[in-house]
Amino acid sequence: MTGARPDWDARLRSVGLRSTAQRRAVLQALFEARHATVDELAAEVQRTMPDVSLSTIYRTLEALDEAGLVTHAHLHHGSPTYHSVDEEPHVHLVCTQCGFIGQQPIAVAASLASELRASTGFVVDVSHLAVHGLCATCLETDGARRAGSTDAPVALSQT
Amino acid sequence: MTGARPDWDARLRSVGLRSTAQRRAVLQALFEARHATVDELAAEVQRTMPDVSLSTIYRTLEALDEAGLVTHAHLHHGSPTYHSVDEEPHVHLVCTQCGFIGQQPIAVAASLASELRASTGFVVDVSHLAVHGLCATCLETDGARRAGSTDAPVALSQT
DNA sequence: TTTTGTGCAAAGGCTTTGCACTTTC
DNA sequence: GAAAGTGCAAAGCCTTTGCACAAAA
Repeated sequence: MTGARPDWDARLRSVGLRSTAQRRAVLQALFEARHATVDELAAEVQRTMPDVSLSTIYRTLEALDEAGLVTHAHLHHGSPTYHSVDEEPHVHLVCTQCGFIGQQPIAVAASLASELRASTGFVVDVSHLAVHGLCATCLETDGARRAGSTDAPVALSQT
Repeated sequence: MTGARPDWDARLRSVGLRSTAQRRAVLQALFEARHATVDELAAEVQRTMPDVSLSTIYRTLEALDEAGLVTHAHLHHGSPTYHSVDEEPHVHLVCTQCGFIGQQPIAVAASLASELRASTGFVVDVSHLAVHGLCATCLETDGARRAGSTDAPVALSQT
């Protein structure tokens, strides 16, 4: 679980932030979790540093985000989900039924991006992209429950 | 501004909801606004019906959403943006810099949807899709400020 | 008349903020 | 030693909930 660990210390300094134990812990926790919400990160960090306050987590993530050391996307209703920039940039898949979160290389959004770029001049921030829908598992369940039709469910569902 | 007005009364009944002045007002306001957040809708509705409470707006939107008379997408941090289902289903473009919200026919996401479907079995809810990035205007401003390079900015920005 | 919806006000949950103290540089 | 960061607790926001009253069917 504790694989290769980037040099957070250097990273922090390189963007002009001070290297503190709390910040390194947040970066490391996020690195391991790949993506996590504020409370998930708080729980993880506090496992080893119980005294880190929630407000520090919030302020840290804000600072790291602004500095470009982490990113976030809005996968759920209330709170943003952060992820390490060390990961391959990716698109998020969010199952609206079971909450499953998947990832896909940004290549899947390449045509979307280029099309939008061409037609409207809009430049997509692909790594921020959250795609909602139904995962294969939920789809299967639904399909089985809903009809006798062999397998393929209807595409482009609408919530 | 008050163009053709769908028969909200009938719509509400058809989904088993009672037709109240408040609900019709919310539907009408959303129909005119095309998309709006809770507070925007509240403001609009209260312009003509000052006594409608915020909690009614919340409960109404929840009921309408569940009934399929409105939809929502998460375009901003905190709150969902609702939109009328009378509109053509569309993808939302959200400029992370100026807040501009644009729309595009869901066709632009067709290849994304089919690709995801094929590779992972995930079925995208296209009308729920929020694409973040930079609009042409902000891009131009940035580009001009940032460099002397002729025009085209780099694609796939990362916040 | 019964059932559903609304208003008001209070309760809740998550996030932000102020301030004194601690740590980094 | 100065500047930046942290902890704690209080303040703020937005959203939900309980309950009595009003409106719809």
